[in-house]
Amino acid sequence: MSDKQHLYLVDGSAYIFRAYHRLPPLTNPEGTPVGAVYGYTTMLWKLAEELHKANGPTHLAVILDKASKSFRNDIYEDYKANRPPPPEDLVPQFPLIRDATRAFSLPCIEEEGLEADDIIASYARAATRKGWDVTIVSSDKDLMQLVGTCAENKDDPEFPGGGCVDMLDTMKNQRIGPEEVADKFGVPPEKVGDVLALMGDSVDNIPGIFGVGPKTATKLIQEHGSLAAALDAAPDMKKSKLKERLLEGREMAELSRILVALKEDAPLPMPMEDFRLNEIPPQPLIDFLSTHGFSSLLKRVEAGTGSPARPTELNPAKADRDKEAAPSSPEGNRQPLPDMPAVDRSAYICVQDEATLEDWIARAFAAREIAVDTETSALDAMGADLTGISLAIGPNEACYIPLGHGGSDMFAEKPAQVPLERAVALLKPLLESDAVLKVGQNIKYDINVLARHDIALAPIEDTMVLSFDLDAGRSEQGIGGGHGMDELSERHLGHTTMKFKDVCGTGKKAIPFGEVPLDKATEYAAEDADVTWRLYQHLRPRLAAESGTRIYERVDRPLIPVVAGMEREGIRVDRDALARLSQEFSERIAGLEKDIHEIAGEEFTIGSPKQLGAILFDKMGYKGGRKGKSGQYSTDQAILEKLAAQDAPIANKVLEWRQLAKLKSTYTDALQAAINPRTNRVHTSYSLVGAQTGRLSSTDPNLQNIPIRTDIGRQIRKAFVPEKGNVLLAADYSQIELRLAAHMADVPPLKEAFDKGEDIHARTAEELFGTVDRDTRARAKTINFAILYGISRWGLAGRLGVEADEAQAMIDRYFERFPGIQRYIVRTLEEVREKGFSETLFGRKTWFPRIGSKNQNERQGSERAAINAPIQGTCADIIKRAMARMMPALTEAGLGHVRMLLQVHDELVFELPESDVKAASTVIERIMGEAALPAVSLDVPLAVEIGTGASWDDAH
DNA sequence: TCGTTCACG
DNA sequence: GACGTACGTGAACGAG
Repeated sequence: MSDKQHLYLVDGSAYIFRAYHRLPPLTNPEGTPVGAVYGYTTMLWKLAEELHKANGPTHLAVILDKASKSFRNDIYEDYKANRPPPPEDLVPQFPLIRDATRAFSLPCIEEEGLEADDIIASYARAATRKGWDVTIVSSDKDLMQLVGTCAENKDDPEFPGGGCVDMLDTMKNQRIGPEEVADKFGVPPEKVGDVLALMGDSVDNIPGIFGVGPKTATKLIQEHGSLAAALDAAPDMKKSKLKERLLEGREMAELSRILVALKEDAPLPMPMEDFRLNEIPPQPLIDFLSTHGFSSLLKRVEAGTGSPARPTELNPAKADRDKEAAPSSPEGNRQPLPDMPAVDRSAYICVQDEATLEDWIARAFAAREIAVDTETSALDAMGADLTGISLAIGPNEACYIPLGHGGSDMFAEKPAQVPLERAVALLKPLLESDAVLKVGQNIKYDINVLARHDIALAPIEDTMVLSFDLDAGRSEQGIGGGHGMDELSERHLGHTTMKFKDVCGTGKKAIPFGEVPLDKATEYAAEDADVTWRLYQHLRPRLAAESGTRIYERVDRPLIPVVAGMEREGIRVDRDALARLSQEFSERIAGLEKDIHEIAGEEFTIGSPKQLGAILFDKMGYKGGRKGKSGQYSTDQAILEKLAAQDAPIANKVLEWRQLAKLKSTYTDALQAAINPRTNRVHTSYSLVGAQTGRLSSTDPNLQNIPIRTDIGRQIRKAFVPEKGNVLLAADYSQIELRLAAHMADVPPLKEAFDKGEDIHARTAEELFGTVDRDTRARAKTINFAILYGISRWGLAGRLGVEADEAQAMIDRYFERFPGIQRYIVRTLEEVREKGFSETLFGRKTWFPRIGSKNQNERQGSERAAINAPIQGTCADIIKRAMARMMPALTEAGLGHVRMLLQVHDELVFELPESDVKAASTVIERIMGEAALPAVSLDVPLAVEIGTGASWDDAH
């Protein structure tokens, strides 16, 4: 063996992320998640075993990221700003990485202000300069810049041979040398930095050049030789998108080049000679492995099969820094509102006695406008218990009233609190007083919590709904659709709120809010009320200024208590019927599975599109082609149906298997689990801000997608039943979106057909094709829907199974027969481009910030959505208006006991005594049919179809 | 977490 | 120059 030294540099931080996603979520005997640590440990093990082997390590060190900020943030403050926080069950594993490294008696290097990549680069350079070889254990593309022979040393007699750098991906067990890098990037390693600078990196938030991806970046560097040359050549390129982008993005690319460059001259925290890898002392390793229950590795140590050992001293000073606090999130630096002091959590009061509570109630009455927030033991308003209430009456004037704190530890003393009953009795007049406005963030939740204590919270305002009515579509999608309090606070107040998880923890270690110490609970809860109060002051004036008053006051705000009531009602489901279905589906699934495996000739996971694709197209040789950027075969319904038509018996079996598996997991199993034990009914939760168009959405469980289109699926609908003596009544708007399109786009022939109660698709077929038969009617129906969704010739062609030319001809014909439709589309798009938003007949706005995007896909997607939004949104407005008026109208007719249970976009479901069906139907039909009036007078009638029965299915 | 698939309007 | 192509949702699952 030669004397050549070989330094292994392990990129520990990057490794653990990959290990986390690759390995199952193991926990150690104490319940701490250790899956990623296990992966890391086995990797070190493997590397240690390589000692003494040819090309194995003589020296080894683990390099870790110290903190999230580095010198790159000084150059570009948004560097890594897009990084999502690490998963919660990974966080506790970070310190364990150091424990594991120490258990192997290996050095662990980390340095403030430097990323692991920079430390690795600096060691690699220093080592190659001495003629050592270096292997970087990582698969990070940034590090690929370092791969290769260190040319500068090659001819230097002092360092015979020069040092080589390669990389090792231990997960794929793959060496990455210059050729592999060239394969991946199309350029040699020393030019990888130029390519990276052009393409950017969304995860690290390296800007790169917009619209330039890996392919284009590679091509540019190949052609011009370097980033600088490519940028210099831009002015002489022929006119193209790319040229514009290069000219526009020059600065960003140059900045990116600096960001992706690795720092190769950082001071080395420890001489690399100290990284010498020796036999590993067994005891620390044994201790570590047994603590975490890694028994198979433990056995191998004890059997003496693994013991390289001790390098130099560890770095004991670093151990103390393990528990470094997470870096605080970047403070939003927007101005606070004028005349409002900054949020000061120390000003909040914890109310623990009656006298103080009475004082706050008196002040709240005087304030006339207060924010209210309830804290509960869990997230589900129907199942959770009240833990406390906070009130805010002005900026920093907020209190928290604990009502259910302590109690889980029976030996600990409960904190002093006003007894729940007493507090509720004192607060009720305030919370129900017409003279005091109660503002909440998602106040529907608080309404439902308080309703269980016989408090009818009113009158109300909701900052979440306000934000939605002003800004729907403006922000990125996310939890709360961009209307969550933390986001709103950041955006409008420039204030970073305390996060629930910082107070209660997350995952297994999470504690209920009632176990949070009162000082901390007060800071958190009172801040929520304070921030809500401030947001209201900020958002409410915008309503009038931005013409949002109409939709908020006339449609959305009145709906809040109505939807809250529907959620509290819930709907009964027949548990036994669902259990029988689950059983039946299980058996049929098992049978199909057997058949499918038999036909395939092997066992595989049918639910894995990847495996299924491999079986169908690789093994069995059916034609079907690749699809999607993942390079995976598509196996969706349309493809399988094509295969079935090609006489592939396996396809039908898979289709049936899919259907049954879906129905079982999503419906028959899940719905049984969703039955509330207190009420014995299923209570969905509606989101008022869930869909950008103004529709509601339904979650936990979603009751807006219960099957209806197939017989087997309808079995599930049969399990939705009334209480004994009652029936379910379903009232549907018939063809409401087409009716609205006919009105809004002014299409006389369609309006006339609706007026006369004709079959609208038949009428369309008549207009388009001159004849009506099954085929032309079906085509006309498809086209009608295509219009509502923003048509494209390719989309229509795909649906109709014709060529794009033919589809285009039909579209042309449609526009010719119904010129109003084309005018509507043009007008709508012009308006959206000009103003940035679309509007419904009732003034609901939906913003389309990407309508002017340079990205064709993005832009056209926005255009289609913008064509659809006014129609879908107007439909949502209309049924919302009907819902808000429904119970008062029924009550006036002496039918106050009729219960409105569900909304499914164009349908309302009620439960009522059979004897009231006739009277109630009259009221329901009238309220729904007249819902647009008096604000809007439609040119088409709104037809309502009503059915009743002993189940939701029977009601259709 | 992401992509795929599929349930609904 | 290729790609993916109808609008709006939510849930489950496999894979990395």
